Amino acid sequence: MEQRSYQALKAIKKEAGKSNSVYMTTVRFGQVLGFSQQSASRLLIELEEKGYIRRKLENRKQVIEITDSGLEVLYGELNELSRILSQDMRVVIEGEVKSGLGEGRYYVSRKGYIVQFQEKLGFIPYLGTLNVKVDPLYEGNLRRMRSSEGIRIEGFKTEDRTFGAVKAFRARIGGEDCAVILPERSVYTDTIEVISKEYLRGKLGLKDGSRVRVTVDLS
Amino acid sequence: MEQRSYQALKAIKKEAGKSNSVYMTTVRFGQVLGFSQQSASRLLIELEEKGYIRRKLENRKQVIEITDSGLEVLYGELNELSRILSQDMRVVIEGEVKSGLGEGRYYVSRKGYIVQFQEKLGFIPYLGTLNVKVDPLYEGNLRRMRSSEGIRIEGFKTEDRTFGAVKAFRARIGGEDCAVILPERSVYTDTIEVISKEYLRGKLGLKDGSRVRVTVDLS
DNA sequence: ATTACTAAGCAACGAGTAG
DNA sequence: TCTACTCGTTGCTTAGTAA
Repeated sequence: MEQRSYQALKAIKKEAGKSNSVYMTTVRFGQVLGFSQQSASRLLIELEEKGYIRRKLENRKQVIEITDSGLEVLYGELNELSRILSQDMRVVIEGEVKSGLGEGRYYVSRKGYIVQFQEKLGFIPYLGTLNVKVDPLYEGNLRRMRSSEGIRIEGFKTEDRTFGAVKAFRARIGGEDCAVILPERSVYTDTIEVISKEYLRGKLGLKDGSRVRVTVDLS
Repeated sequence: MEQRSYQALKAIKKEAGKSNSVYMTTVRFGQVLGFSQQSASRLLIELEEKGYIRRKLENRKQVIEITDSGLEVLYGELNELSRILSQDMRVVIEGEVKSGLGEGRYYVSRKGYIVQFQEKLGFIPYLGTLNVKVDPLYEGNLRRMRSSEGIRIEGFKTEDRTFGAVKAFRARIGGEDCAVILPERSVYTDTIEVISKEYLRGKLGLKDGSRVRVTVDLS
């Protein structure tokens, strides 16, 4: 990540707190970063062009909002620094089991994915996914996941269509080994898909609305 | 923390891994940072002047070693970023109980400290400290503590001498509330001092060599 | 080979100011 | 007030080169 953006985003997030958006003048932004108003203004324009922030200019005042992709920069840095400093790279995510529309089953049944699951994760998954709607409290940890590389599962083509690359993370749920699957290119939903050798709903006695805790390994 | 040093130290630590020192030419250092050999050289000189690294120039080659104060920059950034991103600011430290030389008892008995413990931590400590020699595995977490602000306990003067400022962290040990005390200015020993309302050795049945786990709150 | 000095080029910064 | 443009200046970066 290039450095200027990281510093600027960090300062904005610091001011914004949990909400991800904050009213801030260019003068104040400059003060926070130790820059002049002019440089602060230029920097904000750059951040906006890069898609890291959005601004609403309301009667000449501005509300700065960090975008998902801006947050990805911050969580990415956190991941990198944590790894360099040998911190624990496990992250807990809690949420509620919910029903998907069967696409999960469709995707994990594709042979192109299955062979890679076997090869890279060491198991052939039960042909279906457990959908977990992540509790808002764990949003940050979900973002850490999305900002991580994970284990790359290559995309492939069939006669009909192409299947995109996804990334997998080794994880544990209710004492069972599993993996969490995300699209390679970040999609900012609050739902994750868990695969496992076992039929998790059966094995763990889960039904829609059950609360689960998934411990994900980012390393 | 100023930015150039942070980036550079991060790159060095990444190369060095757990050992904190690495053989690296200025050309390679430049490549890693996306700079020329010349800039890399200048940067290393700056880092050395600031005391963040040490270099041994052996027959024109150099081994770069990150100093404690260099690591403090990195762990400080980790703390700051973690706080901004609302990460869990608790850190676990394990180690062995060992005997001090009684200085702990002497210090915590000073009235100037005691009134502040009561005021800022909410308890008057048992007049002695539990010394814990931190397991090397938890060195990183100890560094995170030292790089944190903590709860400031002001220094003071008596007729005889001056007592320096220290910082305290709320913590838990064996189900008991406690606090970990560090000198305000970092001293890089592997031993921490735990204070508590209770006589911990008695209450938890500890003796020299007992393994303990302390959960420290950095926030 | 290596590090690091010097000089020149260039990007980033802030003062002034318009809208 | 506010943001953001222009432009002169500062200071960082690199090429060249010494040791």
